This record gives sequence, C-alpha cells and structure tokens, in this order.
Amino acid sequence: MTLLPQSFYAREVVQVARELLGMQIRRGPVTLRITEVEAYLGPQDSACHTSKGRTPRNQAMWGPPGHAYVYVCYGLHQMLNVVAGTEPGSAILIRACEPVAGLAWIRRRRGGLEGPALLAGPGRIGQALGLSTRFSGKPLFGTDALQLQGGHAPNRIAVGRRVGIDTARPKDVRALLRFADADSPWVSHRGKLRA
DNA sequence: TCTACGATCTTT
DNA sequence: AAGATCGTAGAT
Repeated sequence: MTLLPQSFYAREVVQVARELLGMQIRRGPVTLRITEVEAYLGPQDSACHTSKGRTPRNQAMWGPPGHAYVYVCYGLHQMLNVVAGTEPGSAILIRACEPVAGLAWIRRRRGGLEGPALLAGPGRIGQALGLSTRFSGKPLFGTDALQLQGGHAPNRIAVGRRVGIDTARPKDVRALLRFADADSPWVSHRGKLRA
C-alpha cells in the first residue's frame, strides 16, 4: 500500500477528514481501516484544544500537517489525531476503525471484546495500536512506527455532531463535523449519525 | 503545590 | 447512572 504524501494533509481540514475515511493506519503487524473521524477546526473552534492557546500538550497540533497528535483523555485513553488543514492548530480525531491485519495483536492488547466493539471508540483505537503520547509529533508519511496509507473510500458518508462535546459554544457543539463510513458496522454511536 | 476536569469506557 | 483514573492546565 502506498503511503499518503504530506501534501494530502495540507488541505482544508473537513475535506481531509472525509477523505481519511477508508485509508489505513499501520503500526507493525496491525493495520486498521479508518471508518469514523471527527474534524477539529483550530483556534476558532471552541471544542478544539488549540482554542485555549499553545500548551506543552498540544504543541504537535501547531506544527506541520501529516503528523500525529496523541493525548491522554480521562487519565487512561490514548487519543490519536492527525494534524491537517491549511492553517495551524487543526486536526482530525480517529474514532473508529475496522481491522485489516494483525487481529491477534489487537485482541492481545484488548482482550474480551468481539465485533465492532473491538475498535469502536477513540480509546480503543489507541489501545489496539499500542499508542502513547510519545507518538505525538511523529510524521505519518515517513518510515516512523506509525504510518498512514491508501485504502478504499466508502460509498456513502454519514455525518453527525462530535461526541462528548458539550461545554463548547453551542455553534461548535452543533457543528456536523463527525464523519463515518455509512455502510460499515465498525462505527461508534451509530444511532446519532444521519445520511 | 493544589484542584478541577476531560474529544472515554466499563460496570451497575 | 456512576465510577475509574491521571495528565494537563490554571490557580495559589
């Protein structure tokens, strides 16, 4: 599979988010096909981490596109984002995937779950890939441990509000910035999506 | 230092 | 419906 070039990410962030659906994330033996994402638009988006300014945690988001931004949520979940967009400070959260390769490793890291539950939800993606904040700032288009490569785009894209966003400005809470492969069962909170 | 909280997930 | 669990950020 061909690596996505850095230029792929240096475009309008919502466009990149939609086109990220179907692409593949690889780390070692594990390959995942992206089925659900959320776009975070940058400093003007009150739900986006960079709306609070530059901090040690979010510095990767201010850097060039095509790099990972990994942060810890609720003290235990490693959240994978892809820095993208034409202005600094915007990124795309990877919320769900379907397994392509390395199912044994995924199950080893995340025992017990079956079917879509295995990879539905951003915390589970971080776990399946064995991520940590050390990956933050690493390029996704080079020879580093984490790579993004081509795949097959979905036929239909479902949209919805971003999950877990409720203290942001109402306009940003309501924004339809969550995108998913409408035909994939490997998606979280399916009921809140619409065609 | 101290405190409050979070782009979640699991269990009740 | 609530607990787990801890890094981050802002206040002191």
